[in-house]
Amino acid sequence: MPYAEVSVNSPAAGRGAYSYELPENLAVRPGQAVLVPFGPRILQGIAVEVSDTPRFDATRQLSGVIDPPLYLTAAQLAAGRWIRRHYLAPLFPSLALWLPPGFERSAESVFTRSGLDIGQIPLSELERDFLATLDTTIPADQKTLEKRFGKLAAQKAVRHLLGHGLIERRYRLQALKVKPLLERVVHLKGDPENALKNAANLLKRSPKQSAVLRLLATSRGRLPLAEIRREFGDVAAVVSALVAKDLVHIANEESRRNPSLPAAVELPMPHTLTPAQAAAVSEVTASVDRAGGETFLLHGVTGSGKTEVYLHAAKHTLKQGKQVVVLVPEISLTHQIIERFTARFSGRVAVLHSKLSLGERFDQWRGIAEGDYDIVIGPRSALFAPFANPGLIVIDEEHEWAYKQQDTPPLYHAREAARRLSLETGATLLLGSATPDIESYFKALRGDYHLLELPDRLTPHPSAPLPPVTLIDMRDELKSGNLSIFSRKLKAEIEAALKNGEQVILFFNRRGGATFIQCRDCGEVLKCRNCRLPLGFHPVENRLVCHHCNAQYRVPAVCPVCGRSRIKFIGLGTQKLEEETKKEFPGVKILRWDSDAARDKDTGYRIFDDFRAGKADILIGTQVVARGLDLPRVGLVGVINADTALNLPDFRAGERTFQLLLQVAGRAGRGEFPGRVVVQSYQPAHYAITAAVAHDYKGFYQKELEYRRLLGYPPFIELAVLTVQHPAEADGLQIAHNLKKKLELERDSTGAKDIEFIGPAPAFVPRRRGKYRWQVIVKGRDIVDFLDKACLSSGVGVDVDPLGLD
DNA sequence: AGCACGCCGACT
DNA sequence: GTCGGCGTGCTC
Repeated sequence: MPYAEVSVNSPAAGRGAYSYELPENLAVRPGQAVLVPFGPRILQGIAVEVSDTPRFDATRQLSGVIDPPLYLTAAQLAAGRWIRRHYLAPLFPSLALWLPPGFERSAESVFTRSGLDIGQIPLSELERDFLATLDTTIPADQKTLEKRFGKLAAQKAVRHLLGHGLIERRYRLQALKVKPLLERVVHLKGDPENALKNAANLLKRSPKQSAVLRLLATSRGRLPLAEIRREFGDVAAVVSALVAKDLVHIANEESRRNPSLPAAVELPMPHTLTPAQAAAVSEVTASVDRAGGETFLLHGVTGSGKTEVYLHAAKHTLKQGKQVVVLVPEISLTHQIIERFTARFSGRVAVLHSKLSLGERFDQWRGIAEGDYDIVIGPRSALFAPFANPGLIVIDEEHEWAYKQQDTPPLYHAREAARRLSLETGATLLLGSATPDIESYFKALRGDYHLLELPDRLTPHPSAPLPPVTLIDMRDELKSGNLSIFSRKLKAEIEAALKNGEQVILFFNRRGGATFIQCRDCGEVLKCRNCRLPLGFHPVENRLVCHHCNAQYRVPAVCPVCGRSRIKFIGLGTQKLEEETKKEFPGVKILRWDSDAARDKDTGYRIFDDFRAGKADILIGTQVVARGLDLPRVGLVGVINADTALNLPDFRAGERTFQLLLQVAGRAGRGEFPGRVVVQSYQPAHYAITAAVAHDYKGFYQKELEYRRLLGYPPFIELAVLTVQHPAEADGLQIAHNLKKKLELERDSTGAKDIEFIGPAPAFVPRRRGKYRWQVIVKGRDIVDFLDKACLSSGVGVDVDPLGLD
């Protein structure tokens, strides 16, 4: 008798699958969406395997298959199982990445009144009321009852009444969240010539009916009612008259909700490729033809025309009858790249991201599954578009942190998930960046990836070099009495640029906020003596804490390096910067774009479009302005605070700073004006800053790799962060200690001696939703294997390959 | 996530 | 003595 191993949609199902017996005559394929009993409920599941022997002896019977039928492909199943294992995540959410939007439905409780008489059972007034609202046959759902009686009161009443057998509980799946959109479509009866004849006859007495008939005749006999209404206003009576005359009929048909895509723009440059671009394209297209799941790292300086390589590679892939996935780091950047893709591949581009309504996402997904589109563009979740035969996966700005899923398991990195998917499907993976992730470049040099280089910048003046960068030592400014946010050089440059009619970007590095402490005289940032990572400030206890090892320090009155007392908590916001800028440059139009504004996609577009249209002279922004924006009128870029990100308690701080500086510098001089960049810093000697100023990626890479090697960080070692949460601070710490001890014992008994545990220390966000959070860092080789076998208790959060150690 | 089972303080 | 609080354990 056949059995299915099923991944069940329940938080309780955990990391494994459950065995179910297949009912007779029911065929189930691996990857198929099914329904299974789980405890008292019937839940959704995915059959991951079908075999003749169950993994568990006491099996229940599978309830049925989900209708309409839905299948994950073998490649999706395999990649999903890889995600489960590598990120130590529950199985169902790892597979559910590929399910259509709105598919997942949990079970809800419904209640009916039993036949039992109240008799002598003591009931409160509320409970009698509650009982009176229940029917003996029509079930009432818990949500509605909770809304009516209050959540706690309803739950209490349910317990009590159930206990006395006065009510019965059953479970059912939640209502469908999204359905295909139906629209009313008017169809002509008979052929168009006949309709035109009828229209002529009706012209005198019923001109409106005549017009509608004529419109239908010229629209291949079929038009949605909404479109007729758009043309003629309210035509309900007219159409029903035509129905009465049996000239037309109305049918409900499935339609699609179409998200409004940005209009296609003309490409600013001719489609001819530079030799470097052409070489990259030919290597990638050859790999698409081989379909061997190869990975390319396209290292191209900002403005070197990486997108053009993507477009040519995509064109080739489509010609082979395969599909293309293009990932961008965040939604605000989909806009610009969609413009360019729709210009080349009109009507074939789908977009998938969370800012679309559920209905729109559902219809885009269906359109992709049914083959209406063959390119999808979106943030990391777009990787899971239901393409039957993907040939190319592009990840633009592959170094961006947004590709790592935070908060909800599986905590996957889209780059690594894409790598897996490409190996399973044979699709070529193309990673593009001006500042590749250290680990990606390391893999490329090692030969895991093919390295492609675009060393030259494309601008209207082809020989234009990368913008020259001036580095300002802000300690000198302080010494000479300039306490302003702007150095004298930056102020002068801004004035000159404005006078010249150029636009200016002022980049402000927000990350870090007021969480570190710096001496205003020598620039020293206070660090942990053990870990050399910057200390965080805990205002409640007025102490400095290392988030890495939990060492605590008093706040010093004088700088430990220079002995002077101008120690400051660094904190400056974009609003403050905007005020200061207004003060320094009165009458100049300023726009501010920070992550608050970027959260709302429309505001982001508007600020960007307004600035591109020249409605302001200065754009002040955080990380978002550093991203791949094309702003041809920008000559000058000023970096207000280059080093704040260096002071985060994070081993990737240097990489992050370097990437940001190069990216933001790349915004200068993309069009009519030669670019210049002014970088202000308190730590101008740091290699991340000196390398960025020299546009020297390889120099930075070598220094950073050396640092990682010395301190034992990726790519030389694997990392994971375990998080324990508890309402009581001390209890949480105790649990984390016990966890560490248990893992150390396990390590010693299994001989996995290359693994060490650091902490517990408070998490970077030490308290969330009323719970204290403690972290244990796991460092070493084959840690996934080790942690997989260690079977951590379900309350422990695991983040494999964390972005940073905060 | 729920829900069951199971052991200790405010009430009849 | 009981009702009911929420601390562990289970779901093929």
